[in-house]
Amino acid sequence: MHRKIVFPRSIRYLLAVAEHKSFTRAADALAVSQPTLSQQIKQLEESLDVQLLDRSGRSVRLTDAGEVYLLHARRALGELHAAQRAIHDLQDLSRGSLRLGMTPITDYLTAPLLDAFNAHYPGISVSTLEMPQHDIECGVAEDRIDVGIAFTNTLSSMAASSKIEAHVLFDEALNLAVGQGHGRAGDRSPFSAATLAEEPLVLLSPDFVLRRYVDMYCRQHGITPHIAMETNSLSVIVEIVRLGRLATILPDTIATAQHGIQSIKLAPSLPNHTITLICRNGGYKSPACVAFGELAVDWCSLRARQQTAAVSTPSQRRTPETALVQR
Amino acid sequence: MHRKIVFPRSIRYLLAVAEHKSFTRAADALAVSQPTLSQQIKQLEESLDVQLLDRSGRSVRLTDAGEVYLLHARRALGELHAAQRAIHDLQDLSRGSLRLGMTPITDYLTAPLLDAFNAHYPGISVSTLEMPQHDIECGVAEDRIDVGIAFTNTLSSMAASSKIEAHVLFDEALNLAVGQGHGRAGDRSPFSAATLAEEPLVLLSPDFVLRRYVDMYCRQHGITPHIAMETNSLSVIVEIVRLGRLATILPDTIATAQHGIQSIKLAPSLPNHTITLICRNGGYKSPACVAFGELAVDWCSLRARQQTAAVSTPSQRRTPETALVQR
DNA sequence: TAGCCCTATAGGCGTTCACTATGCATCGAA
DNA sequence: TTCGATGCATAGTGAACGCCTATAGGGCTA
Repeated sequence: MHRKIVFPRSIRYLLAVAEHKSFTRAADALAVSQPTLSQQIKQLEESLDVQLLDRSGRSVRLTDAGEVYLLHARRALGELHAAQRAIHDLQDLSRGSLRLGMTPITDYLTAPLLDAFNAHYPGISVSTLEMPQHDIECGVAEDRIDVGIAFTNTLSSMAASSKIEAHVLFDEALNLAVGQGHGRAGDRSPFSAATLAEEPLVLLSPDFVLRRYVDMYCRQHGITPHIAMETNSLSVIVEIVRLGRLATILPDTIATAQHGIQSIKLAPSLPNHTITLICRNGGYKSPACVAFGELAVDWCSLRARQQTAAVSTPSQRRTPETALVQR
Repeated sequence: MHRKIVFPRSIRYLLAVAEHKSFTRAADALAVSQPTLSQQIKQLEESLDVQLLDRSGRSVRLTDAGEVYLLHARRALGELHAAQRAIHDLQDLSRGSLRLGMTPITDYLTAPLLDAFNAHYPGISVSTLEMPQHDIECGVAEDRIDVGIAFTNTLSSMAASSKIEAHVLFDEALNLAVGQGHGRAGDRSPFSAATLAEEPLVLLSPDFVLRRYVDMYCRQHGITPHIAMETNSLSVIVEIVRLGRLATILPDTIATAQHGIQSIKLAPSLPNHTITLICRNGGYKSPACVAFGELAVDWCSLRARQQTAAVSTPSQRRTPETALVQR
């Protein structure tokens, strides 16, 4: 492999001759023969149709044209050096960018992951875009986004075409979430489907996947939920629930992460849903993208270990999960 | 001769591929085969140890590294283009510089020449340095100055060594100069050497060549000049003479160019002295230097014509003989 | 003027570049 | 799924270029 930067030989030689003010010494420094320099520089002069060096005197010196040419040549060389450094930075993950697509709910779940990523690679600018799952898949396939985080592992038809690949990060229980002032607060026993039907709920709009999960659950168990309120904003739901009058169904992690909200298991439980990482299959992955994938895996395994540890003492909170990953 | 700019093939190829988003089309545009591009770009990628192009999809696209590399590469290429333009400007004499050395008296004589040069080539910055003749010769030989204008054609020993060459621009009569209020003002008849001895004079200091001419003249004719004042400033002499009490000996051109001063011939006359252009022999001459030499010749021949036309008495002038320096 | 230092030129050799032919993967259509 | 079309990668050969040694020529110094 060349350690040398890609740059015209003739100009490099000219630089050396100008520096040493001598063909012979420059040839020594460059570890080439002196005639080689004469030849190369002559060619450069011919291609520019101008005399760059004045060889008449005792020592070689630059002509006016040589002076001005070298000024620019040095800058050009500097640019290519800068290019190499920039690339190196990119490889080092000390710079770069990551375009991340996620469904509207997953951002609550992966905010700690994003935070950890930024803490590790502060030079990489992350831009997150909320979009439906289908857009995520298309965006990844067409390289409009580098990586996506979606709410389900049931990929659309496009996924089959092996253009994208999906990795399950973790899966998540869907529980009833109530505020501390709610009548069910403090219930230890699981919530039955029948009881759920009587409970006034605040739910996401029907176009959200999570809502569709809930609807499917109710249909399967022959109940009609009492929907007191619908919204397309997760934060509205969280605040309403926190006030204590209405309940909702939320991923366990979101519910327990919020102050003043507690999570109550359902029986029978809703099917777990998965948080999935989506990226291109086979194509080029930027270093930042690779790093994000690796960090995500590490973060999830750490998260799993913490969760197992916490379950043994079932009453309380989970520790904040900032998985640290070494490069 | 190459019309193409000197720049690495591999980078040029990369630019083309990035532009056309296709190896095949880029190869067409570059008039090379497609495998050549594959090969060259692969080598570039290997030398940078990074993937620059993502060939996985339908169309070739740049990776992050390729994007950032191309940004710098374009700038580098732009610099080399700028270099070529700058050199072209230099050849065009729309830019450049000229270092001119002259003895303290010749500046009076060549000021119109300098003015004409600047009028023709306003982009060339001229720096004039006053220095003794010896320094001019050394300066030209050692390339500290591009061209010198001296007061005499008797070159020092250094001139013999063929490192410098001298061209006579014109020669100049040395006459008595008096103010209009001077007792001799209006004299038509030549001034004899004997009369000169009685005349109170203001002269240059003995270290000036002009002064040495005068001293030699006096010695040759056995007279002792009445030196009322000595100075090393030509402008002081001019002003003193203008006041009318003292006379001096000046090149005819200087005397007649000054308002309130008239020139009176001497009989026998002082030997004419020559205004000489000095430049390097054999070595590189900058375009600006060559242009100055050519303009000097033109200017002198024009000057000669004007002078011949002005002076009806044909005894006076001789033609300017200046061999022109070939490139 | 003789000798030394430095650059230019000549001719042979090896690497690199570019070409043709072919292989392999992807994409679109039957 | 299969087939043809498209597009990049690979192999192998010929030409061009870069680099070498040897030598010539020119300027500077003793």
